[in-house]
This record gives sequence, C-alpha cells and structure tokens, in this order.
Amino acid sequence: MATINDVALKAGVSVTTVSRVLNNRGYISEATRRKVYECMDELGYRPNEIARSLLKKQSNLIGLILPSVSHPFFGELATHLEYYAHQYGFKLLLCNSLLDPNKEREYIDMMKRNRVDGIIMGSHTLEVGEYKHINRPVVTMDRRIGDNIPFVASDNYRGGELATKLLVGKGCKKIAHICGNLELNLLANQRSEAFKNVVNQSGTDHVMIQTDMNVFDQSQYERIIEELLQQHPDIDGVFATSDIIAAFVVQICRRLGKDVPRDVRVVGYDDVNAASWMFPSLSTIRQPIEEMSRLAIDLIQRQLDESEFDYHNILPVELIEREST
Amino acid sequence: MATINDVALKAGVSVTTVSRVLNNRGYISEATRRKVYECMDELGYRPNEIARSLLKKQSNLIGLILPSVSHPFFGELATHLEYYAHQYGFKLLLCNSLLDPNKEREYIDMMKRNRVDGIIMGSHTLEVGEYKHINRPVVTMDRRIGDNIPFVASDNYRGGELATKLLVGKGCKKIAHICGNLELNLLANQRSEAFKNVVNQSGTDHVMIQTDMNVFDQSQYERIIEELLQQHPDIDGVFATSDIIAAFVVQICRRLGKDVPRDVRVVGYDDVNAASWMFPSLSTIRQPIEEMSRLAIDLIQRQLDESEFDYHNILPVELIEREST
DNA sequence: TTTGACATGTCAATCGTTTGACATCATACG
DNA sequence: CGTATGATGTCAAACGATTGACATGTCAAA
Repeated sequence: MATINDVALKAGVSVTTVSRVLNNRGYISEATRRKVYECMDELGYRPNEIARSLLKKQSNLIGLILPSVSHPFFGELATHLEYYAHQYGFKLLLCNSLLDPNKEREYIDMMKRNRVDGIIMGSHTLEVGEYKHINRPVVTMDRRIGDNIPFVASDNYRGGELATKLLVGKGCKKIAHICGNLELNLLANQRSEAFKNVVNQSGTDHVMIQTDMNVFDQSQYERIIEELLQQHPDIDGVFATSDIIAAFVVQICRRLGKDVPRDVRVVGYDDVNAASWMFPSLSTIRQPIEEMSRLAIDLIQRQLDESEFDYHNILPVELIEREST
Repeated sequence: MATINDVALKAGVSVTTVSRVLNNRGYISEATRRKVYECMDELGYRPNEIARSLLKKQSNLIGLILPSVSHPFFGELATHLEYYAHQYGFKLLLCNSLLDPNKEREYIDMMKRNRVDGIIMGSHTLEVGEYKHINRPVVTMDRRIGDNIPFVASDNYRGGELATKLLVGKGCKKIAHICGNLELNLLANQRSEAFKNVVNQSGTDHVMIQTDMNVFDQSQYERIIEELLQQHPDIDGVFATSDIIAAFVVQICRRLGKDVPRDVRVVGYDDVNAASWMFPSLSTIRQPIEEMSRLAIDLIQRQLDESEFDYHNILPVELIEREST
C-alpha cells in the first residue's frame, strides 16, 4: 500500500507538501495541488487512518454494545445509530453481548484497548460501579447509571400508561402484563410501574409475569405465554413489553382458538417494523428510535467537544393503534 | 491514559521488560511479571491497539457492508458474523449501504483508509470492476464477482425448487413469485430460475414480479402485492423471495378476505426468526445463516493466512414446512 | 573455574502521519 | 529597493507500541 512518502516521491515534492495538500493547511499552488492529487490517484493512495489516529489520539470509532442486533428493536436502533454515526464522522464497532456479563466486560475492555472515542451501551448487565471506570464518553440507552453518565430513553412510564389505559378503555376485564427482568434495573421497568398504577386505579383484575429479554431462547416465550393463557383463561387483554413478545402472544392465542382482538386484545411496545406487517397488525407504543439514535451520537460528540448537554434525555412516546386492539 | 512507559516507570523496569511481559517473549522472572501486572492494574493500563496495529500492519478489523441491519435477515447474519469474528479475534465495523452505490463506494474507501483486514460484502450494487481494486481479502455473500473473490451462498436453485415444488405438490393452480431486482445479478436469481423451470415442467399457470429488496420503503411492498392479488384473484400460491415479503403477502391476503393457507398458500425464504412467530407460522426455505457466517469469517482468515480455500461455497438449504402451506 | 541458562537493561529503528520551526526563493506591491 | 506574502523545502519530534542486537549481570551445573 502506498504511503505519503511514495506520493511525495512520485510528485517530486516533500511529504510536508503532500500533507499540506491533504489537510488544506499553509500555502499550496493550484499546480502542485493538482499534481499531488494526480499521483495519489495513480498510486491508489489512501491515507492511513491508523497512523492518524495514533497521532491525533482519536479513533473516530464508537463502540456499540447491544444484547443482539438480531432482535428487531436493536437492529433498527443499530441502523439509525450507524446512520448518524456516519453523519458525524464516526465509525461503529458492533458488539453483541447476548446479555452475558462476561462478554460485556470483555467488550468494554476491548474498546478501551482500541481507544474508541465513545461507547453506546444498549446492554447493561454489570454492576453500576463497573461502568464508572470507563474513562471516556459513554451514553446508555434506557438505563440510568449514576449521575455522570448521560442516558437516552423514551418516556417509559407514559408508554406503560398509554398501553394499559388503551386496554382498560376497550373494556378489558383481566389484563396480563409481560415484562422483562425487573431486576436489571432498566428504565423500562417504569412501564410496569405504570401498568400497576393504572390497573389498580381502575380496579381491573390483572396478572404480571417476567421473562428475560432473551431473544435467543424463543421457546421460553412460548412456554411462559402458553402457561399464562391456560392458567388464566379469562384474560382478555395483554400488554407485552416488546412487539416480539406480543407477536408470540397473538400466535399462541390463535392457536388456542382465541381471536385477536375479539377475545384478547394485545398491545406491544417499540413499534418495530414487524408490528406493521403482522396480521393482525399490532397496536403498540412507538419509541422514537431514530431521534433516540441521533441524540445518542450527539451526546457522544458533545462529551468529546466538552460542550453542554443534558444528562437526562427522555423522549416522548406515541400510541399507535392498529388491529390487535 | 497510561502508556507502556508509565508502567515501566512505576514498576522500575524498562519498557522492553514490560513489553516482554505483555507478549510473553524472552525470559521474565515470576517476581517482575507479577510486579508489572500489578502496576498495569493500578494504572488501569490498556495496551494501545492503534499503536500495535500501525506497527504490525494489521487492524484485526473486518468491515461489514450490508443493505441494512434492520432487515431481519441481515440482522441475524450480522449477529452470527459478529460472533465468529470475535471468536477469530476480529472486530466488526458495521456499515449500512441502504443499497446506495455511492454509500457503498464511500464505505469501501473508508475501509481502505482504516486498513481493515478484510471486507464482507452483503451488499453489492457496484459494477463488478469496482470490486477488483479493493486489494485486500474480500468475501461476498450471495454474489459472485469474477473468479478471484470467494463467495458464500446457499443453494439458491435448490431452494427455489423446493419452494415451488411444495406449492405445486399442494395442488396450487396459479402461483405467483415475488423476487428481488433481477438486474442486480445476485445468486438469489437462481431461485427464480428454479421457479420458472418447475412451474413450466408441471405446466402450472404463474406470474412473476420484481421488487427491490428495499426494506426502507415498505409501502412499495404493500402496493405491489395488493395489485398482484387484485389483478390475479385466482392466485392460490405465492413463493416470496424473503420471509418479510411473505409476511406482507399473508397480511394482505387476510385483509382481502383470503385465508392462508386455505385460499392461498404462501412460502417464504430465509427462515428468519420472525417466520416462526408469525401467525400462521411461515413455511420457508431455511438458509444456514450461522454456517454461512462462520465460513465467511473463516474465508477472510484463510486469505490472510494464505492457506487454502474454495472460491465457491454453496451450502445446503432446507425446506421448513409450517402452517402457511 | 568455566559455561550456559536466566533475567534484565540500553539503544535505536520502525509503522505512517502531522506539525511546528525555520530556511529559501520568487513575485508583487508601494 | 525594501518588504510582505506566497510557495515550497528541510528537519525533527511526536503518537505508543514492538523488536532485534547487544551488553551485563547472577547463579547453578559440570
């Protein structure tokens, strides 16, 4: 691979001059500029970003740690993050933690070794303390870790409220809520808080069950949901904490001969693309994934710039009513 | 951030000694080894991989270019690729081309500047010639580019055959095939070849339409499918070239009052997770995504090692029959 | 006592680029 | 003519590691 030296040699100028052309600094005549570009072309020269990174002490890399991009929500999140990362001049390092604390730790370590400019955490299985020594810009998604790490989330409480009220408003008499592991201390737990409050206020019968957001073991979903529907055959409304879980609910209802929405109304969460192409299409709470992504990247940039930013970033959600309710 | 110098200073040894500890070379006494590790711990030292990369002329980075990770197939592919990349000691640079040739070109350029060790192309919108100057290990997925770039694909012809025969075997009288843009010259086109052959051999009435694999414009899918089903109300079988398209077909059938599978049988392609949690669950052709991913990473590694490998890597597909047929 | 293994040190080059300091020489302007 | 500025050059340090060559010990075995 050609170096800046080769270019200088070929163009008959000094490396300083080539560097000047490359970085638009100092005085350069049109003639040499053209000549230099010409030689770069002929040699297929590409400046070595690794050398640049070393000198400038910035890699333009953002590390992204997610449970798994194969989960539709995180896949869509990653897509938007990548888009804005690119807009801001960053590259994205993709890591799937599979919610394994060891992998997560290892990935954080790897990112430190690679001097990423910032880390976006969409997976957080570690103790709060472990995130405090990262020593570089971090943004968490849907989790608050101490007061020194900014987070972006959507208004989970409001989302839970909207979803539950929708079911109550439709006249559901017994509502099930399927949520994630409440011990993980995610902000998503507020959805469940809202659920409890709404359901208690309206005096609606209800039942709550937890699952791990474990996309990798779908049979777990099926088992849990089937048990739920069989133990409580009078359930006529389900609020699931993700659209994927909601999809399983719909499928299993159908299989048990219950129509959706006639017999059981189902509302999901996230509004992933799949929610709109399912049948029946899924009522859900829309998280503003794109705006959350833009904000996350922006928060990294602001931390690097040392410009101002908010630590708490809670974006509004929206109820999307479709066919499943 | 602490450097190897700081560690040496603190431990009262030379950088050479620290480097020896780090890389397990030469003689090191247990005592100094411990001492050095201790100091690294206390300083929170992490070797600078950027400096290493510069010297070793290898970044341990693999660039991944996909249409979009938000598409379930590519999301799952990316997950497995990331897994094996990690196993092999690589990191993954994620890029969504959105099937835009300019973005694709720009990403390839970026990867050259960043001296990635290899590139995995899951998106290919450029002219064949443009891929020939990449000058580093490349593996393409589902596309054959000349004779010097290895590719991994699944047995598309066989897949198309299995899917079509399934529909014919179930007694379908008029079968629609919805495929991607045939001009992109993907190996996936062989599915359509197989479709034509099977349908002609059995003398089955049929109709074929093309869509761009454009996940970003789902309304396109809906419009096309709706038109199709309205112009040909006697269609009783559909072979879609992806599970997502199949999902739309199912949804639109339902909306038009046609039952699946009673009135219209539908078979998809890929066997993404969604295929199993839809209702009715989707019959489909399973691509061995995980094995394809392992192979892709392995092919990068082998090119780097200059060990032997096959240029043609076609893995078997499998018919998964579920409820939609 | 000699030899060799073990343990460490010094020194310098190297990877590819950026950048500041400073020198040189036109050319143009007042 | 003096001076400013434009255009280029030389030189060297810096980024953070690795590595080879070579020196200098200590200590134990032969």
